Amino acid sequence: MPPSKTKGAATKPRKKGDVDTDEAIYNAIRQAMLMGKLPAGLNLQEPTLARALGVSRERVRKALHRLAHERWLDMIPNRGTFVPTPTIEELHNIYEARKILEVGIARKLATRRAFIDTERLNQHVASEKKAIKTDDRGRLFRLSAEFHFLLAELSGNDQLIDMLRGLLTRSSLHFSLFAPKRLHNCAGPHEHEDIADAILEGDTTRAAKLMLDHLVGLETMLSVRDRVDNFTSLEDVFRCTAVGRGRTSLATGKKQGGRSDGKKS
Amino acid sequence: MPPSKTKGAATKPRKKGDVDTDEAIYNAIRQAMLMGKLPAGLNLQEPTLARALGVSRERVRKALHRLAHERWLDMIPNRGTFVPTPTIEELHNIYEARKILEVGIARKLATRRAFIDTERLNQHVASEKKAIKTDDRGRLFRLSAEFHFLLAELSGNDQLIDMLRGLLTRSSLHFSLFAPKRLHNCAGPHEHEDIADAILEGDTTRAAKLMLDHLVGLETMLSVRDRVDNFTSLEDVFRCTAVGRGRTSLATGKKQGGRSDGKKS
DNA sequence: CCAGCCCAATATGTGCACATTCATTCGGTG
DNA sequence: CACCGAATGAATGTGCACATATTGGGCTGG
Repeated sequence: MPPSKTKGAATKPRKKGDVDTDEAIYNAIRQAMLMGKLPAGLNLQEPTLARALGVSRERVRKALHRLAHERWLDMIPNRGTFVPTPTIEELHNIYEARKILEVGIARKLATRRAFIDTERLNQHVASEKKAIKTDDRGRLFRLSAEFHFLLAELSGNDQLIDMLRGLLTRSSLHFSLFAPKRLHNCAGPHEHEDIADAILEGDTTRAAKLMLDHLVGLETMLSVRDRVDNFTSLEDVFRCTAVGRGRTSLATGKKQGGRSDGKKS
Repeated sequence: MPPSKTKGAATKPRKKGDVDTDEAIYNAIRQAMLMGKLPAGLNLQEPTLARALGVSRERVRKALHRLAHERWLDMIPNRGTFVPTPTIEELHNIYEARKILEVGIARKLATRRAFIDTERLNQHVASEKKAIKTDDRGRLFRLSAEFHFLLAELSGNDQLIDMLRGLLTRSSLHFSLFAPKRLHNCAGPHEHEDIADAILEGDTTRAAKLMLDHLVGLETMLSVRDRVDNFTSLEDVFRCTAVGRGRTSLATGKKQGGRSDGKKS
């Protein structure tokens, strides 16, 4: 028999329930993209990623396929998996879809305001106001993104939630790519509060208009692009987000650091 | 060496480009669901499906994972993959999302009617009218479904196209499950034509209203449910849709025919 | 007779090794 | 000197075999 036996030897901290490992790999790559760590056009090679993350190639392969299916990556058969290049046109498409979807959600919530979780909405708005007052940029950034998702959740419609989630994550990618530095306070300070008020008052028309204006403002802000890529190597990117065993890598100095095969546009 | 060599022996009609095989498996299962062949709650076991389709288990596995990710199937880790049970609530959620999305698309098209492919829209409407006149039910059914997708395509927005595609396929599942027999002529005869006319005339308000009424009519029609399942076995379902080699199966009389492991609700 | 436990059979999950395909490079020729 | 073709290398795709978890049935004790 070959030198297999696999776990009989050692290194098996958890013996069951490895489903979270797949999620960890998936999230690691996704977070790296949201952070802007991966330059556009980079070829994500399975063996390299596997070494960087300290997991087997099949796990990486599965995560890559999943990400490609969700349009996060461009996968070409027998060629490789590439980080897509977000275009201004895609940004406008995303925001056009967001306008349709979120204005519709706002209208629905305002119409059926008696059935929504008012407390949760008020609580979120209060959190945002507090974050604005204390000037907590990081928290406000996260809360601002969650506000839009919260409205979808309040609708109670799984279809709407799923669609808007995809749109918002893609939108976040554009956010991190195009306007990473000079985000003043993520659009107007109290636009979210005004939208929430209109919804709670049942003012359908005003809620729709406020939401539309809010999205137009975001779209305009993101139309100016300034991009910086501080990419070095996949090992560096996933150094802190190691998924595999304790040891981060078995051959860090494998000469792969400086040069990375990506088609710089 | 083992009896491998795989293709050296024989049975390898195509030596390259097996990417279509995955699509074939994926479509086979999806079509079986759309046809209403698979009863709700059925456990789709990988080895059984692999034998029924005449392909390897890994291919089936990949297709199953993809379908599960698209919400077509419910996959429970270490348990199996199950055919979901469509609920009336899900139907209402789907149509609520369709109302928001498709009304928005109709408004957009009517607003920017100068930039859309007018010829293509007119051609489709003409095809539908012809199908109605000749009473070609099958063709009309397909054209009716394609009409809604065509409007998304005319918008030229990939985001909208993707979202609506998911919604329409799910909607088709409800269609085949709930109202398979007595579909008169797929809602009003010329509702699609009226919508197209309103769009081409640039009458935004009227296009939106007609689309909304159309969807409400569909939703109402699908709310009455009558379901029949003529399910026998996976081998029978995928007998004609064989994907693998020429021989449909290597052990058809494997006693597995009559009994099928599915939890009849 | 029923309930709880143990065991075997089966299905799923995963690592591994091989086949295949694509890109790059080197050598030859016009 | 430039261009074309074949060989080589690596990366992707896939089948296979093993490890693991769950389910069902049978057995034994109360």
